[in-house]
Amino acid sequence: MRDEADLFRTLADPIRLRLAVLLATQGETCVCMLAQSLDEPDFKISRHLGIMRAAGIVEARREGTWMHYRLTEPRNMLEECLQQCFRDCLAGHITIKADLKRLNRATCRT
Amino acid sequence: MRDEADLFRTLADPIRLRLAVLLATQGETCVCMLAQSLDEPDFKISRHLGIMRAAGIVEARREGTWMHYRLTEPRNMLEECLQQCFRDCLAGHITIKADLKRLNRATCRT
DNA sequence: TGCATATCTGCGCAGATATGCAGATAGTGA
DNA sequence: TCACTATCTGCATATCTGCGCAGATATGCA
Repeated sequence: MRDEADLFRTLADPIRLRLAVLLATQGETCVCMLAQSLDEPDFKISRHLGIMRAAGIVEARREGTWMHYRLTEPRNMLEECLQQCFRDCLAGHITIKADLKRLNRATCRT
Repeated sequence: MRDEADLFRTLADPIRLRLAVLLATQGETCVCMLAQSLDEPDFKISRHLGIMRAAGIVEARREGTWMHYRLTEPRNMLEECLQQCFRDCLAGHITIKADLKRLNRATCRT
């Protein structure tokens, strides 16, 4: 039950929860877009993504200097249930709506 | 999103998660039965139940010297989804099975 | 009133966690 | 090689968390 509690702990932070919901609804996204979306400094986003990655709920793909993050495939029923939760219960949250609005305006300076 | 993260934080502890799943599957149960079920000292169980109560996910009913705890009615889709998660994804967990076995043997010294 | 039982709480400690800053690292292109 | 950008990390600090212990509180009963 330690693992299951750790999974909840990984989601027990507003930044990480917002990141999880954004990735669940938008799919793969790069760090600088996520940072603009949440209106937080990118080192902060990067660190939280690192925590989520260590917990195995996101994975990363490098493309040049950019790192693209996405949710991993659920490894069990609990993870599957929680990902569905992100989409069904949290995607409509006012904070997420604002995040998505900023995300749509965001640009990767290429 | 702070509230939602706090809800996850309340569940981010093995003791509290086990209590939540037990209450979801067994319904209202008193502190001393829960303490025997989890094989933990009752002041510890009591404190964790207090945290869950403050978070609004359980409520209590006094009957003599006994306090009976139960899950509250879900207040939103997220809580409803998580309670379903307890029943569908976590009730069969090996730790919970052992907890239930102890619970069935447990007795309130009346 | 006095005692027993069930439950809760204040306290201090040890360890975990989030944050900002500054600097490190990795990849791109001239 | 050098400058530039995106991303990550080490460090110091402040805050939070869970724990056990001892003692408090609440209720029932003689």
